[in-house]
Amino acid sequence: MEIEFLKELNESQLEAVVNAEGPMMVIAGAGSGKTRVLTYRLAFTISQGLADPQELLALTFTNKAAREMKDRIYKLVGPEAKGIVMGTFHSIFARVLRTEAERMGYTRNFTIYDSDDSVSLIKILLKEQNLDDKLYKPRVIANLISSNKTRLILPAKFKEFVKTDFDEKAALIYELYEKRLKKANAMDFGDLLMKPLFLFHEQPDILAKYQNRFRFIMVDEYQDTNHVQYMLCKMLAAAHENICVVGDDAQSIYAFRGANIQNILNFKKDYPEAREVKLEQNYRSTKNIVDAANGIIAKNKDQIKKTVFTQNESGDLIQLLIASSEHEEAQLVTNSIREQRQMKTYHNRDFGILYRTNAQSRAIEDALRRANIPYRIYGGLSFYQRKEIKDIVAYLRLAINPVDEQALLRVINYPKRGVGKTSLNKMVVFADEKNLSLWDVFCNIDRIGMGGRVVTVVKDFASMIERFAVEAKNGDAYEAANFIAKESGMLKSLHNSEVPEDLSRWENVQELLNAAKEFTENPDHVNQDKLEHFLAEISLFTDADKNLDDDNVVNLMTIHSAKGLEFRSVFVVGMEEGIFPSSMAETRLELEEERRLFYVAITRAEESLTLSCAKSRYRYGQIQYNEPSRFVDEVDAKYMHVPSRKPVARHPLEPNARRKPANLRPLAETSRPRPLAPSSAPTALPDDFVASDPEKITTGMTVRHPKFGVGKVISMEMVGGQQKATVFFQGSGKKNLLLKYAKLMILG
DNA sequence: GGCAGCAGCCTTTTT
DNA sequence: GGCTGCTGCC
Repeated sequence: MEIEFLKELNESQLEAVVNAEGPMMVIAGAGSGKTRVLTYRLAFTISQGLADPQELLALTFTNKAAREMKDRIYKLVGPEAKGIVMGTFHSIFARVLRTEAERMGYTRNFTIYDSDDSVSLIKILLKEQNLDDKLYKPRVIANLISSNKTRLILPAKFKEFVKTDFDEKAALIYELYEKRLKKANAMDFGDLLMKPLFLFHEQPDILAKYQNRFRFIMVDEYQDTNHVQYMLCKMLAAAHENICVVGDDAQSIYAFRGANIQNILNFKKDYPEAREVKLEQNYRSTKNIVDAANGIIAKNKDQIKKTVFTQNESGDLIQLLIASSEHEEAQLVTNSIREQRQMKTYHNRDFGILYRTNAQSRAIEDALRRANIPYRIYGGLSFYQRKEIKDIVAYLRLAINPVDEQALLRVINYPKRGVGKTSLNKMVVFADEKNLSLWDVFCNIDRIGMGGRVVTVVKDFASMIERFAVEAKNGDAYEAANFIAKESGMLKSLHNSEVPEDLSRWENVQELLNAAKEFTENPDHVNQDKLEHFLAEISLFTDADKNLDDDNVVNLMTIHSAKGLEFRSVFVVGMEEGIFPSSMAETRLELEEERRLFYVAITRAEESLTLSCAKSRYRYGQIQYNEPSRFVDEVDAKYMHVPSRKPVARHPLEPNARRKPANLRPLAETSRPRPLAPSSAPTALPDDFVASDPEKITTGMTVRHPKFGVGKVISMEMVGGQQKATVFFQGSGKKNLLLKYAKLMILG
């Protein structure tokens, strides 16, 4: 059968698409049409009659990636595409767990605890064990538990490896944590992968069922899989060996959270017969960008050999901007955006500004706001991590699974009901002693000898939750959520509040209700439109799943969240030692990951790439002086344009700099001129300034600082392994300076 | 029980 | 510098 859509593929893409059976690894360079291959391959498999759509399993890392792929397959093969089982590892295996819940001692309405729930449960456990949370940091223990789960280590096994006192206590907490989750009919993120794996291992009939169900398996972003994900793929594929993994070792940037780059490097060891296809033609970027990126990644030792090339034109040189401070850097970026918009008719949405850490966005935001350039930040605090959303979601969770302890603790006294720490503590302890859930205690509150007022309040609360449960059973997701938001008193409490932020909190709750409405009305969710279905979906939803392109705005995000995206013009800001590469990266392996991150950053650019750095920036409230990043030097000079140092003037179109005619502005505004932004003129080092050796500086010395002038060292101390000096400057007062960064000249 | 004020935190984070 | 969460006071 001749298939029309195959004509659109190049030779290696075609090879990857038409060899649908047997194991295959596709190494897909940046911009080489990876998603196209994945979607065409799935479409091909269906249209050739090799498999029914529901026998295809496609695993991705974001819901968004799954959704996009599904849309594209729909366009190729039509409604049949809907049958393909496609989703994130976590959502697919959560579904498996709900189906098999009874065989594991859970019920199918179990709650999914997010990382915050895990941490706060650990805090409770530490308190119950009388362990100091300064010594045993809840977050550290949470990470330890989570990494044990990805490595399939249960508490009993973990105990065998205990060496230190810390390990011993951590093992105890891990064990109690597991019991407590179980009692709350809850699973954490780690469980969603670990539990199915143990289930498959212990109950071969269940494994066989899924092996036969999913005869064809495809895995996207394979370089980012961790051990448990790897094992799940391997087990599921064992019967038919129709497994196709797609990835790019050069873009592996999640090793820090357990991704194992060896999974892709060793694929051929697991499947010696595997076909290997390399997609090496880049369709995204200009030749300069592709070549520069190749030059960078070549400096890494661990990688699969490949030659990414392009037939695109050379394009512009990479620009380098050097600023004196992060404010000037932001100003230069803003100026450049305006220039590019005029010269190249780019729109705001064509720009991506990428940084290593979220904290760097602030200076950029300020500059864009002053220049009236609309922008949007991706990542940071996600919608679902906001207090008010967690509060309303806690109520929804209780309606579905009332023994959910974390949800219970969250809202028992919100809105205020007068159930304080003391009475709550009493109930938690009682529950623990009698091995009951907190909800059981609530339901039997008059039998445990609590004060009269609390008894009434808890009784009312419990019967309210029971009404919510009834509503969740009878109504659809929207009806139930709406009912709960009103009846819980949450909406009223936010609405009547004097606190100004509560207005936007109220709006956020409304937004969640809108989401419930959309969910309910979505034709794909017919017969699946209950609150429990909605909740199951949003528990695994994050901001990364939001769509990008709706508005014409400049996009700001970390490099990590930019993976998979592309922009006509990309800025990579903060190209400084200590920022990028991060000062945390010390070993060769860590440095190589930073370099892969840089590779990801520059390969997001289609036509224009600008790198920028600042000589100084504020960090943790202190001024820091950074050298330009080694990665800048690693860009071959022939691809880059380095500026001759010219004074930076405020852009002539800058609103603050240009006086609009008074009659175009409302009177109130003319009468109250906005203060000019602080000058961003560079503070050049004085000619006679020579920084002294930091080791020679001692208390009592008179020193000179390029910016703050002459001052006296009042004290010295070690902070985090770094020499810190407190200096009193005549002009600027007391400053704390890290000697490693602050350039000081000894005067006497 | 509630709030103010302060100490300690601070890389990235698809789930 | 900015946020979170805890302590201690009323």
